[in-house]
Amino acid sequence: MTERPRTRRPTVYDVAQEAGVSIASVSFAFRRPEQLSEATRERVLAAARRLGYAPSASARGLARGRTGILGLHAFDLMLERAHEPAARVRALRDLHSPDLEGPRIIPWTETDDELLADPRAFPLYVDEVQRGFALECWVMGRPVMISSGSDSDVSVADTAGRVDGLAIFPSEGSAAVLSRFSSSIPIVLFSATPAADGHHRVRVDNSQGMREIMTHLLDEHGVRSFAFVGRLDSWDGEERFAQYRASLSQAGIVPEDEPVDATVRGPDRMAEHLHALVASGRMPRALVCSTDQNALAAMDVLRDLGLRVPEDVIVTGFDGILAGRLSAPALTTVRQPMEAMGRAAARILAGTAGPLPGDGSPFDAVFAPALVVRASCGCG
Amino acid sequence: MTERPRTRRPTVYDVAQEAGVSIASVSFAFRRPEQLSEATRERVLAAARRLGYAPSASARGLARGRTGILGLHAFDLMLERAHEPAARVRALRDLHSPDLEGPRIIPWTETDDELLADPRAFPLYVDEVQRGFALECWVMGRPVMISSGSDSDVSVADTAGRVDGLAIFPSEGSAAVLSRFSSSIPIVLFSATPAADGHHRVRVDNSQGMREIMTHLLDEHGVRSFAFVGRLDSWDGEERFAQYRASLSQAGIVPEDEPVDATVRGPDRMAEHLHALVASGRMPRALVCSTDQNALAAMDVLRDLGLRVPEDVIVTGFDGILAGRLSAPALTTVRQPMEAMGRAAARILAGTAGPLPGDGSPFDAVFAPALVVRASCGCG
DNA sequence: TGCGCTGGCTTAAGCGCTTAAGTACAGTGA
DNA sequence: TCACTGTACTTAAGCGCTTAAGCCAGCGCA
Repeated sequence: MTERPRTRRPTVYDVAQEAGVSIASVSFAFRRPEQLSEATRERVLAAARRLGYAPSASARGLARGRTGILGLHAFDLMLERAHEPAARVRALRDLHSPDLEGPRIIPWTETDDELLADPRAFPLYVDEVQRGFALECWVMGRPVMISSGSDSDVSVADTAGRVDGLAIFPSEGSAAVLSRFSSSIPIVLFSATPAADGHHRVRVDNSQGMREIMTHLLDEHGVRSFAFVGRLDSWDGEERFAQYRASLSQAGIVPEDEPVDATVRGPDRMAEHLHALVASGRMPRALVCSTDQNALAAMDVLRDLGLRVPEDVIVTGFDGILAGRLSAPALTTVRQPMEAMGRAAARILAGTAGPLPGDGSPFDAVFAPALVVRASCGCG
Repeated sequence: MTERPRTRRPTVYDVAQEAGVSIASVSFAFRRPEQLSEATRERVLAAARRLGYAPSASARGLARGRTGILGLHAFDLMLERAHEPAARVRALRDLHSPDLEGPRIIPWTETDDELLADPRAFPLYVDEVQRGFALECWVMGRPVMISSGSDSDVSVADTAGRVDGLAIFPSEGSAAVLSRFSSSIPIVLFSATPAADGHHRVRVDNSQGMREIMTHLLDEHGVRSFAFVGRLDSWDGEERFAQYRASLSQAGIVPEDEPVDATVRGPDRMAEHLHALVASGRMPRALVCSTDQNALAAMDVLRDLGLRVPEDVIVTGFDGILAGRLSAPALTTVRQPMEAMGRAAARILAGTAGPLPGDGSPFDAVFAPALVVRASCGCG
């Protein structure tokens, strides 16, 4: 805590005394102005201003039973981007106070340089969805709480206890933890296995997206050899891989059973795998990646291998993050309407998303994505 | 509110009854595990899990006197970007519930297209600072509240009542409103007139940044005719303009007294002004803009006027937002270490920013910016 | 046997609001 | 004149936690 002496926060009691009224009148001055005579109201508000009174949201929340806040929780997603590049990890660990003292100017650092050089860390998928969520909440005049943590009971419960509604980027198996809370507050999952767990869902039509990519590669580019890069640790990943295989089968091509493993943390299996493909002379014509981040990483590996994109290998992504526009070559991908999805989640939580589906089941909002053709497939 | 029947949130009382202990033991099970025998603790936690108990943050905050949340408030900054392009305004107004019902797929919209086409709306300066703030809070394990509203007493007080510390992008004159609250919670301003108002400050060295730009234009490019584009409605704008004039004077050039007015909302004075300059044959060799957003807007106007950047007119920005990398030509600018600034603000609020400056005055963290030379000045 | 001590639990008093119910009083109609 | 109404305000009972203080075995020790 800052050492500067802080006076106790003024309360309704202080304001009431200052204005010579009861605490109820103070409350009414803010919440039910029409119940007071103008004179009294003004007297109270003036007293409040004089004292620097800020109503305690905790007390209000307790009394009313609702906090008014909508929450967006990411399961340690920050971690994922903090994990690379290395300098950022250093910066995160290195949290002993930097010199903020005195009039000295804080110098530009190596970390700042990396952020400038590598916009790949921001904004990611989560950030754009989050922006939509915040934007909608702003329109509705509601504050937003952003939190991030593990998917342990405690972490989720803590967040759940702070908000009137919670939108979540689920991790594996978090739906189970969450279902405990969905009876007391509404919960929106951004993508997750379909299940009757009472949660609302906001997701993208993975099949349509992948189908469009595959059709483009098969029909426009006549590609006949493929590999899928990604992880099957999420429902999105599974759906995309499933449609990838379906499209191949339909084209009379026998798809592989396992994707090239693209782990974000830990050992770089993707690089190993791609090296192996080159070594054995079985590098396919196109790498269809499960996400843009995977695709960008794959392009890095290909560059290291001396392979050109798209001349030697075509690469496609999924999501449509900004970094895909900045890469060389720019990434052919499928874009999700991330902002719209974030906004939909906020509306569902606020209860302004229209009537529930007739049968009383939760919302299941599926958004159509759009194919974005750029240079990494050989177009443009 | 969602119509689905919701059961009352379970409380300590419910858990206590379920576990056969007192409510104090329930509290201890979460907050002071070492005070209970392992058997009791487990019994309580199991009961809590069974009931889906999430401790009420309101009650906790009320009892402890602190919410644990750090806040970031932007004075209707969302508005600024929501104001253009036009379709986005439409989308915002048009908030009657879209069809989220049934299994229908929500189609891709024109608005989604615009967001894809124009990354100029995101991420802006605020977003990158916000990201730093959120990142640091995540590291410290603290939730973040993002709010946005007017700078009226009520709006600010409402936000102030929800958090233990508040970082703010100040609007004109908001420091006055804020100073009422700085005696009860710490407040950080991102840039503002220097004043002894008790607020902490996190800002960039505008003079150094502008000096580097001017030196580059004067010495490397031999530019001798200039105009400044921007508004003087913020301390940042004033400092930048002041250094611009100082650099010109030092080079023996007489600077103009008033900048080209670059209003974001309202009538497009900048376009008018630039048109006038062309009409009168007095378009200078370089337009030095107060922000990247101004610079990008200026480049649009120049394009409409049939002028090429940088061949006919050199344009420079300030801030270093991502959109400046994506413009054609890419923007020469000065980059602020936005993420670092956001993180510093969070640390100051959390009290982990080291000891206060010796004399007990608030922090005044001034960050060094970095010149980023790209194509819009004729380099590269 | 009586004593103090300690670990493990409970009791109970707030924290600062909201709001249903109650009071006081001026005005109204019969 | 008095009951009646409506307006303007106050009283007081929570809301669900935290935590200081209290209680009560059960223990070691003289």
